[in-house]
Amino acid sequence: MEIRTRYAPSPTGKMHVGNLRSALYEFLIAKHEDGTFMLRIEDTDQERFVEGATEIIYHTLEKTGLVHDEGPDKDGGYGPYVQSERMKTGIYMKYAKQLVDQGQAYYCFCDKCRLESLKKSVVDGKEITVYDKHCLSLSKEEVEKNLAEGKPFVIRQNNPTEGTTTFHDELYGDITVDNSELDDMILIKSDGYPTYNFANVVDDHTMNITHVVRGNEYLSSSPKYNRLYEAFGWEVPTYIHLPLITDENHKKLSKRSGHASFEDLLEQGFLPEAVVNYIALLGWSPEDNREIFSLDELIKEFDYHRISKSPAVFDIQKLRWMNGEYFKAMDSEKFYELALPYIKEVITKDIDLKKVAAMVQTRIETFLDIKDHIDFFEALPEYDIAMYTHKKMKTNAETSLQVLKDVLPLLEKQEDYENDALYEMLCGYIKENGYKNGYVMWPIRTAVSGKQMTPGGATELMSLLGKDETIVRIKKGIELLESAES
RNA sequence: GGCUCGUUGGUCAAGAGGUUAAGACGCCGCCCUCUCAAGGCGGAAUCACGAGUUCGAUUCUCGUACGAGCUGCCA
Repeated sequence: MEIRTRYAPSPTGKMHVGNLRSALYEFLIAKHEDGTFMLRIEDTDQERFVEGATEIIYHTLEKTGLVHDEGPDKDGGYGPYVQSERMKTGIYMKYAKQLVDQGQAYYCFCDKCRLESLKKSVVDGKEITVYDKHCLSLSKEEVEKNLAEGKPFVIRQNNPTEGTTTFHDELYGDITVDNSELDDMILIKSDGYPTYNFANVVDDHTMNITHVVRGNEYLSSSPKYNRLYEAFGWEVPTYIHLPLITDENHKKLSKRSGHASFEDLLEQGFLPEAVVNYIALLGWSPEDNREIFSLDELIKEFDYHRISKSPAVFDIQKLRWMNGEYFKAMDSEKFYELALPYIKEVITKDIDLKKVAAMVQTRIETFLDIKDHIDFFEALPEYDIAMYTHKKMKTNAETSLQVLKDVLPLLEKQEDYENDALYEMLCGYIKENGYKNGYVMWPIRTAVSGKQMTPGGATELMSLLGKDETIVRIKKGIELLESAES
């Protein structure tokens, strides 16, 4: 049988990594078996609807490659299914009324006032947590009369109060609850829209969803959904509930945490592929020890039975590492292309940006790291001459001054400023004097960059900076050291 | 509070009765080195607790603790 899954977000804002992971797993479960993946926008809550949220979802899925393969025609492709659109066909009301006719659901005219006071009331020392079926006892005539009068109503599920209900989850196994715990949840709201609880079941069935994959938060309400399937006589789908993703404090990710949404991560300089790869491993692991997976490789390897049950902490540190791995593995041409905007933000000078990109490629974890590595190319920063002192290199202000003075005429004489030529020339000087490499290179690199660390060695930097700028900076270094001496 | 679920190093995790309890991130050290990275090598660090079952429990059962989710005319 073909596997059919769906990603069913509500358009209420940005897409969190938790949402994205649900989409990813739903996609992978279907694609692993060559199945069908769908997108269904659950916009039945008119109040929470956020303008543009559907577009965000759409673009996020596009960027991550989680493309759905069924839906209403749109621009020569498939649009998403949208519940508010489906509602116009009267589908949800039709099915709700069917349940009313079967006695599995009923009209309820209770106002919010009564519901609230009900919640506060205490029976036998226990708080009431489920609706008291007050309107179930209404006669058919009373219901008709209320409806004719245009009284606002909802339709509620009619759950039994005795016995138990069991449902099966592929990961969590059988879960049984007392029916007395089952609230007569609302199926149709007073504004005519279905609730998630109802629309979800109706849509999953009518769209022939075989595997209902969703967050763990639905685990405890799933028995109620099962009763709905049974009331309709529909086949219950395979359930796969996913463990939560939390922040470092083991709390559910919140929009305020800043790095939680996919868009934020892109802004923080992460690559979509790396994010997808990382979150795939948040709650799932392959049989071997592999960690780097393309989407296609994930499709091939993904076995949902290996999804874990316990929540996972979103570790930005490991994401950073993984992102860096993607940079390192990336074709240098492609990296150059992607990094260019970030480089140009810092460097306006006419220097070989391709080489700058190459220097930085193995040294960064996110695009945002680029800036700190290369800012000195643009302008020599103010620096402290204490930087000339390096224990291991056996350098200090005095030795540095001498080296810089020695080396200045050599650099002025030097015509070829290619890296290799510079290195060869300096090695000659080093050898002649019996110095260690670092003894000479450290002061030069310091003078030329004004930084403690740089994305390349002294000669590489000089080669990029060019002769003129190099001379200027070396002279500046000598000047600084001399003025400190006196 | 009630219900449901979960618990292997700081984090992601493998292991499903007998293992020196993998691997990765991070951390620390060493090597390499014209700095920093990268790369190589090594190190510290884990089965929440208590009973049971068993010749033997990280692995099975039950409790406890802790954590999380649900308890909306939100999804």
